[in-house]
Amino acid sequence: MLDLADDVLPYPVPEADPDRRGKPFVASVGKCFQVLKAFRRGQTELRQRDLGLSEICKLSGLDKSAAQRFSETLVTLGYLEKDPGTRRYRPGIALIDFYYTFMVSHRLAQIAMPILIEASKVYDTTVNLCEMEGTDAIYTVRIPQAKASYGTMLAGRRVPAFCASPGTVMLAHMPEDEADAVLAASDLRKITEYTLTDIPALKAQMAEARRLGYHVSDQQSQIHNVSTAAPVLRMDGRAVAAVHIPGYAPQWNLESVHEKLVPLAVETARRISDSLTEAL
Amino acid sequence: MLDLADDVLPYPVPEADPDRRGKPFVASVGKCFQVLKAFRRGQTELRQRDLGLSEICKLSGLDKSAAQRFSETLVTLGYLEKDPGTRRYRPGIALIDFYYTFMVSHRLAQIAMPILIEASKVYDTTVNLCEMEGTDAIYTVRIPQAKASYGTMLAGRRVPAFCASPGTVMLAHMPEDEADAVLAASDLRKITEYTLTDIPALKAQMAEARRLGYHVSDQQSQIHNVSTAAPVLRMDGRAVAAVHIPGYAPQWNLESVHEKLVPLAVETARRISDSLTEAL
DNA sequence: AAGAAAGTATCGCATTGTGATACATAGTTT
DNA sequence: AAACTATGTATCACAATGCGATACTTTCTT
Repeated sequence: MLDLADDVLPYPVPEADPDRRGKPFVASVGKCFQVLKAFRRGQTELRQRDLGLSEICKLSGLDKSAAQRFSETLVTLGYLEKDPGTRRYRPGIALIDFYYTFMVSHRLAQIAMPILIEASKVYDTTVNLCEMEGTDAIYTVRIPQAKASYGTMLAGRRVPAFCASPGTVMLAHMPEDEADAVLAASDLRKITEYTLTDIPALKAQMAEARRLGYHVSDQQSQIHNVSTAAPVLRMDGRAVAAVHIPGYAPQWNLESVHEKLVPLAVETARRISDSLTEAL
Repeated sequence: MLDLADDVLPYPVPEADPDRRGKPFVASVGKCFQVLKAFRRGQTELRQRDLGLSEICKLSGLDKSAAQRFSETLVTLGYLEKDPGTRRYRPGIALIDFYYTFMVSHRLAQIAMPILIEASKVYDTTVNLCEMEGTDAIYTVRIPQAKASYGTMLAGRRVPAFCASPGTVMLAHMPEDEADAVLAASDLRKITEYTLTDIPALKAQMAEARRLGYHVSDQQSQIHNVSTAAPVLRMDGRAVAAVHIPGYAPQWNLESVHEKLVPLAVETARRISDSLTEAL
């Protein structure tokens, strides 16, 4: 079994961030979200949906009493379910509510959605919209295709910005100091053998992406996967998102991606950028 | 301005549910979710994304101090954002994480997704998967089409089970006492002029749905909208979900829906049911 | 400029969450 | 089947922590 007890990130306390020093903070709330986050870690690190109490302890960094209290609280509220037989907890369907709450008021997604759907039909490919959060690119809108894998269809997936094309392209169209800060805060670890991990090389890549207005990543975050991204720009030139079109082998290769998917991604991103400024 | 102060539902406390009486419960956690829920109410009732502190008070039922404490806590944790100019709060992108956490481990969605995508291509229609939660049907998977409205594309939307075809068909394939309990707990209010609201009529409709294996609702939850639903069944015959295909006017009418969308919905639901039992 | 409304900060009190401990149950090994 | 271990549940005295009335500040309205 993996050793999980160690590197549990505590929840962000106001003291950590100079901007938020002195702001009121309810520790219990932070802890309850540690429990919810434990389930995400559970998926990726233990490959299991249902977690027992002691697993929640390890993954959340809470002691047994606290884990119990918060888990039961979340069950009462409907955000966790508890299997009466196994006494294990799992994510509850009510968690979807928050997705809706966020998305229904998200103008960018609203504008982008029909444009992305149309784009997906051109070559019958998956088309995604990504946005930055911290050091990650988060997929917020995904138009799936039947042959793709399930994980590829889900919104909410996070990928480190430095090693995937949507991240590169967003970092490239961002004030340089901010981009540097993201790189500095990133955990620069090789995901595949082709992942770039040194800052100068990454910055060169970003400069290239800025010059071209798109970026094609060749197996940097997923092996045998060539993916394209183009930035969605605000009027001031800052990227607010990226259109991402993955080209899976063997159907797509570097050449065919450049010929077909790159123009599609660039054009789609441009259309979204235009609608965005019009909608202002 | 609307009067919101009154009917704020308090969070579910353990005392309310006999099953959960005596379970540990952290009130602060309940309150923080009241704040998040306030934003969903804000969308529907005030039609605005950003909420000021006093609006959060009214919508959440918390006093000013509490609203401030929890709102600021949620900002620190990243689940709310605060506009420095307007001092108003809005849902934060990190809320998407919980959607991912739930969906990535949701076997039903994983199985259903490719089947739903294929179905959506037959007549180029939206195809949805619904599941029950309390008295609502929640859309968990939606395959969107470009011409549909944005709200129609988002997972997480809730519709009262009694007045929409996915709900009818799920209630119909459920132990009768459970279905009765749902109806009893439902707020039987007319959504459109065609909404059925008396229990005997609803139960007759459910019996009919059980007999046919599908249900077509004619303008009961949305005017000029004829929608079809068919149940996804577990081996024991209980509905775990419903496939829902809306047919929007003027493209679709009662006749064409019966001729084309009904067989598609039934077949799609059957395929999912089959895959579900195989995957066991 | 005055007034109202919304947002922010303060602080003493006691409610509420805390976590060590003990108990119960499930799963495993001898 | 008994003994053991791991895991989950219940208890409870303490005080830390969240509470919310109040006062202050800022912004918007009249």
